[in-house]
Amino acid sequence: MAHGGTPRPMKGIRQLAEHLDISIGTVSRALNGKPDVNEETRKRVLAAAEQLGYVANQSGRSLRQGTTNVIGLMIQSSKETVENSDNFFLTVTGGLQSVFSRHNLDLIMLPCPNDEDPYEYLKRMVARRIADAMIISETQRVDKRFDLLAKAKIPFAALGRSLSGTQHPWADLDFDGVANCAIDRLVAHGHRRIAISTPASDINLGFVFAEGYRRALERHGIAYDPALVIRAKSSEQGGYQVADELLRLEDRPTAVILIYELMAIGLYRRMMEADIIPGRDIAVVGFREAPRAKFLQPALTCFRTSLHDLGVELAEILLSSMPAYNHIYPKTNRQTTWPLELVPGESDAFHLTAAK
Amino acid sequence: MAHGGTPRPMKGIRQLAEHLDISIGTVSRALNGKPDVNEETRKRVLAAAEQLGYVANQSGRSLRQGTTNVIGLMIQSSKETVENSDNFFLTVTGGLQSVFSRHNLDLIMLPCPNDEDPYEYLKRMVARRIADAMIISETQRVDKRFDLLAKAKIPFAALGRSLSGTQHPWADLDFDGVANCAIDRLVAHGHRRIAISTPASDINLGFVFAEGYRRALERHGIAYDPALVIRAKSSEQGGYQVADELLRLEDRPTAVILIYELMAIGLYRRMMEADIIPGRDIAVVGFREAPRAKFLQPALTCFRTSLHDLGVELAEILLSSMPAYNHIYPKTNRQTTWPLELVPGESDAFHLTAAK
DNA sequence: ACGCACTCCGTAAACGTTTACGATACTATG
DNA sequence: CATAGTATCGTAAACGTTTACGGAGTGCGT
Repeated sequence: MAHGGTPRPMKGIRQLAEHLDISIGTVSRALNGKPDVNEETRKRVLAAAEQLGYVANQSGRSLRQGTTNVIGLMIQSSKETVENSDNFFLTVTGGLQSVFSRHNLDLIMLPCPNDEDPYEYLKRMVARRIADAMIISETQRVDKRFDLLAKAKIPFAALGRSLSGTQHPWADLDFDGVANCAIDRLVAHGHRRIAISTPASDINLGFVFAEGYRRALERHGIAYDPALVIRAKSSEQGGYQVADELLRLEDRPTAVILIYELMAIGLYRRMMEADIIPGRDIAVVGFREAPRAKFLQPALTCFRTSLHDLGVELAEILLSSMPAYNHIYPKTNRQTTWPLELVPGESDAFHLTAAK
Repeated sequence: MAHGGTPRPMKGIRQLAEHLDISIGTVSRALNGKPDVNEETRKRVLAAAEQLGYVANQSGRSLRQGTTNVIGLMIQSSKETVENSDNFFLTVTGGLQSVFSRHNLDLIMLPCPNDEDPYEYLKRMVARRIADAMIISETQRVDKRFDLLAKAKIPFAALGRSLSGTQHPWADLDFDGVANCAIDRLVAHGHRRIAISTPASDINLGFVFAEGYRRALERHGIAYDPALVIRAKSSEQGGYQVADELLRLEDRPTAVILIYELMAIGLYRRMMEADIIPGRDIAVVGFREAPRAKFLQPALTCFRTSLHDLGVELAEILLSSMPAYNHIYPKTNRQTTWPLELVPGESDAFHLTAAK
């Protein structure tokens, strides 16, 4: 006899079962949508669970069925990332969740501490079986994490492409496309000496961008000059530094492509200091459109994309590589480059007439 | 006899035990630093665990001892947050982790999906017992989450103070101090009509800031004018809107204090459009120093603080309210306002001579 | 009346760990 | 030598679920 007590916090499935005068097995089956349970009792169970606020204990569940219903997103909160990502991760996360939530999967973010090796951190998380699948980001040129996850047989996908030989799912921004588009545009405006920036750290996207740049130049029959590839931190300060190095060159480039939107701020400042005006004396093309670079005068030419949709794509790619969800997202191609769209500004809107 | 096989992934403590010819109880005790185990065998166990890469399964462990060794940080990735937080959370997270890691606690971030009610989301996470303790942020004026966590007897702390009657641990920026300092400074420069911005959403910090503003005015014997408290979104666009509204006022203020650094960008732009120059025609004081507002000309007067250290403080406050760690961090005061330091710029560096 | 298929539900065994308890061997003490 | 105490370890019972298995009841055809 239920005494209609106030809805106190549930202790476990056992209590819920005896509240209903049903065996715990039936309760479990009812909650999990198993077929062999009367539709009538299922309703009763669901109602009681709702009323008493019962939710299955995650530890018990995952211990039994070996699955956590959790997807982990590992992020490195290195100083550089924190200062420059411009909420990159939070935006992508929104897209990821919109897919995962459809399957009752919860996304958790796993921030690797600054003072811990990302590999060791991931190893710990994997061994603890804290998540069913992983998304990793900021992949390095040689990244042991791929092997780690593969050996542990944990499905994973990377935010950012792989350059090592290992074949695995990823989604990444189309650096190639950006480099091509930017260079096409600059060349059409008469530029021949075009510099680019590339990150100081050993991160994949730097190589990809530089490679796209090299090939685009080749396509236009322009010689590749290593002096024009400038390594700098991906920050406002880095942009300042890039400008500084450009000004030091004896044979100055007439255009520069930045790999981080933020850099434009510092670059503008340094250029202004030297009385060189972007869009008049030098052409500047930024990478990703960002709210914080919108104020720049003259307006920065850059590229726009939906990071939310990139997240959606990445989530689907990941699920398609998980046996339990493969039939829902039967992707054949699990490696995607995500397009960006040119947003023309004024920072490169001038034609080169004579040399120099 | 161990055959010196390759270190394959461990199946469980059982395998590790029979590898060592020891009972699983002893292995567990050895790994967990229990006293009643021979120092010699402990070394053997630790060595074998290291070599075979054994890490205790989290589900089994938490099921048994009812603890997860995980601290959850709930964040709402609402559009507004994403665009404006300027990596606020990632920075605070660094501070949090530096404390937690000392106690083998892992921090995970729980991003509440946009389309889910934060209360329901937290309820789910709590019921699943995914973490031992919680940190919540963006607390509302009336926030049911406090009661939820209290009833569930889950230790928690808030990033951002509480305004409801409930007594609970929090750490927050010193909005009062900022309002006081800003107004003192402005009044010293001769200003009497001073406007402030406050968030459009029902978030606590808005009320705190407005209240500090009101009291500071009172202290200087300046009448409070509700028309000078302008609600706007905490973004660049919001700043533009604030400027717009200020310009519309018949009796224009001579100074304005912004609650988000980003707003300064939009405000500057709108002011410039109206040929009103910050630092000459109107005094502008920003709130938190931010890399992305550094470029502003004239330089924005604002306030600096270490979000990392705020995270450290918050972590210690949380731990002090957890029975297991209380003896390590015996805090008496679990509600802290975190100081900010004035960074004088040019945006308010003029003295008012005559009225208007 | 009998067997069979089907629906629904209870029972109990897992999942991997920690830990209370008791057992054993050894040492010190009387 | 008997006894108590100590150090070390093995045993088994939990923790809260899910799920394979089997049993009870029902309906139906022969």
